[in-house]
Amino acid sequence: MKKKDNTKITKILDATVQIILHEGAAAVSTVKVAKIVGIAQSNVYLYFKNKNDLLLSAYNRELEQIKAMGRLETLNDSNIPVKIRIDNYIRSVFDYAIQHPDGLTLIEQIKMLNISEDSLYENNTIVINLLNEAISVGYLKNLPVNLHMTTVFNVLHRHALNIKEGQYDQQKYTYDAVAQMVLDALKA
Amino acid sequence: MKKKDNTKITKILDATVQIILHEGAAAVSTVKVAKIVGIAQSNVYLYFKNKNDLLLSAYNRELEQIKAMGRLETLNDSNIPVKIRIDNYIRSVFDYAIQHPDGLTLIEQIKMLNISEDSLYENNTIVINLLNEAISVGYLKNLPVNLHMTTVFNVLHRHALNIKEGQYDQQKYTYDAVAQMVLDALKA
Amino acid sequence: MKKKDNTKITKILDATVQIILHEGAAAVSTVKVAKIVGIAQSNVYLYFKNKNDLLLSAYNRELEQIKAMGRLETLNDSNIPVKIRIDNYIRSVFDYAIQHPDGLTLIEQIKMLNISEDSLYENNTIVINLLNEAISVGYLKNLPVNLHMTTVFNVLHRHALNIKEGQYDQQKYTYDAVAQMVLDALKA
Amino acid sequence: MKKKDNTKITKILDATVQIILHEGAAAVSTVKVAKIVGIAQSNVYLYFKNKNDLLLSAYNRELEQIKAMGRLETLNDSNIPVKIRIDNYIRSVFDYAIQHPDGLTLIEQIKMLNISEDSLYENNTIVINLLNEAISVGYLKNLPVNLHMTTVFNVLHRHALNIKEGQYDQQKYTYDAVAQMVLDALKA
DNA sequence: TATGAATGAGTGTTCATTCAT
DNA sequence: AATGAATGAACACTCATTCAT
Repeated sequence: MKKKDNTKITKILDATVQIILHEGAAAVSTVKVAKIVGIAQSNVYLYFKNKNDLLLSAYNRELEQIKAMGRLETLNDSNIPVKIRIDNYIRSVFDYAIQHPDGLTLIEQIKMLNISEDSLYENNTIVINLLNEAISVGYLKNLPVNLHMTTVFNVLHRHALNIKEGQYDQQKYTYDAVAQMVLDALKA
Repeated sequence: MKKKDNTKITKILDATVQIILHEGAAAVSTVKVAKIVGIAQSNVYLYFKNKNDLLLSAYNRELEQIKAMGRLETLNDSNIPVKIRIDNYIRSVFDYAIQHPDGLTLIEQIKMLNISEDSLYENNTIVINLLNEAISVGYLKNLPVNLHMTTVFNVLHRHALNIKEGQYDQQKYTYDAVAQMVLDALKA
Repeated sequence: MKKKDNTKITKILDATVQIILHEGAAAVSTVKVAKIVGIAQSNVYLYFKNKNDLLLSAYNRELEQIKAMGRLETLNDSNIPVKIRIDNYIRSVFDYAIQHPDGLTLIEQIKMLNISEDSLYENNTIVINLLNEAISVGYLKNLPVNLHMTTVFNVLHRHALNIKEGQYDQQKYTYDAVAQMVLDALKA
Repeated sequence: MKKKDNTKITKILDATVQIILHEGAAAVSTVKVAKIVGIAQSNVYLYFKNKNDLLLSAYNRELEQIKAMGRLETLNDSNIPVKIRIDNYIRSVFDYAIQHPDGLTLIEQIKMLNISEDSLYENNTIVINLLNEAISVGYLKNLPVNLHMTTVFNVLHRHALNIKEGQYDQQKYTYDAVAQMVLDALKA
């Protein structure tokens, strides 16, 4: 699948992301992608075996970046108190959201496509483990973990988009204020 | 464009919704819709001026139903204490989510299409007024209201989907438990 | 499938046949067909649900014509002596081959496409019954009936093509001479 | 264009044949061939100047093998009685058909493509000479030789396919029985 | 000898939209 | 009000062929 020319792959994925962010994931077409990159349409198929592969690659690339940024190793490190690790988790999603609000939009958009691909729904085991642990020690509410995750993801994503869209300045609301909203939702 | 035959309109919108829920909003086509309803493709254009109109109508119909259910009049009724009205708001979204989880999915899907149509983003003034009032009296956190709304919408939607997907039984988590999560997020 | 406008259907099938005869069945494309007929390419799909359907329709139309010409009813009529019926069978294939040599070419070409469609291989029960009967009464060789059928089909088809290609005049070889070759092969 | 590496050429032709037999001659593509052989697509062009050349080579290779097996020298050897030589001809086609039923299918498939290449229709002079000689001495029917050839080819091919497809065991019909059918057709 | 990159043309198919009836 | 016919544009995908390395 993945051939040598990584710059070309990068350019194609960038173009794909650009379309998703501007027109929605449904609007992605190999024609448009190729036009943006400046290559022949058929060229896309040198690097991705089909459109699904293209979209999934964009999705996975983004996910890798998110994981890389949130230092996941620490999240399951039992030497660190659970409270701290929950803080770290929220903090890293917050940081990523602020720096790459589009990244989260991208994830949302591609998930919405109803692509039948397991990799899309691979659970993020590390985060799930952390949340379950925090629930079992009574730190977080005993509710399905995806409610917790949904809260974290959507509140922080929405906040980051507000800033990006110029609705208010980043300084207007401190990290603590926003994080507190999330924490209050999660804590028992 | 919209003529009289409301049953036909209803059938067409139902078919549209059905496709959105099963295949995603991007998969809607007049061909498919007409096939489901059992009419000629061109017939769709008797009732909707184009595909956008069709999607927006499905969107708006769903929104009307949501509004009808949450007795909105009471939400801005200053004779009722703010706390109670916030409770009512959460309760009515909860009830709607449980009874029509697909309704919220629909809203999400159509918004995701990036249709450039103001009506999609018309603010729900009544809810916004309520939230602002609650913030100003210090009952809710002083944060952008769309953070509050996002929390309510996504947590309750996710909970309703969990039940619909059979992840757990509706009885497993009480209304109070779930509503508390939302309230904790919102309250100052 | 089959809509009203039969003349259009006929024209499309004619164009399809024309391509098959001139360039081979593999060369059929909806673009070419549409161009010959003088319609938009997408128009083809108004009358045939896909390319397979188009090819099968051409095949079946030809088969119907063949069956119509060979008065099949008589072939299993036990009031008529087997010898006569075998003669009739050969005669009718001969006549058809001479009048429509392309018809048999068409059948051959489409069968060669490896289309996975049962209807292509539906056995011609009437002919098979006749041959089996003739074998059982000892008139024909006790060999697999498809050997008999292959002989009839190919010898007469080849003869008709020779004439069509101008290799010799139709008068040069009498019906009896050619039919005798076939009969000698079949007879016990 | 044809360079030295005969094993590579052999592998490419084998792959081509494999595709023809499984999917029909129309389905051959350099992409598929290269994938089967495990080489780069462009590599095919090192050994064959284009796709036509590839198909013709597969065709001619098969033809060579057929000729090699039927010891053709003897067929025009006037020291041997015509009857014997006709028997030998039929016998060798029979043997080849049984051992390589696919070989004959291959020939048929490629001819069906309507490739405009003289070599496809090069007459097999030796066989033609034999048949003409047999006709002139009154041993065979005075009919166009391609009727005789068609009979031999198609009857024996069909018989071999029947066996290959498991319709009956090779023992069920003796060589004599089948050869007799052919001979009866040919003999005056 | 071998390959990866590249591309333009082509394929089947679907679709939104229009129009005459 | 309803429909069938029509079409041009789009789309995902495949292919034969070329070329620089």
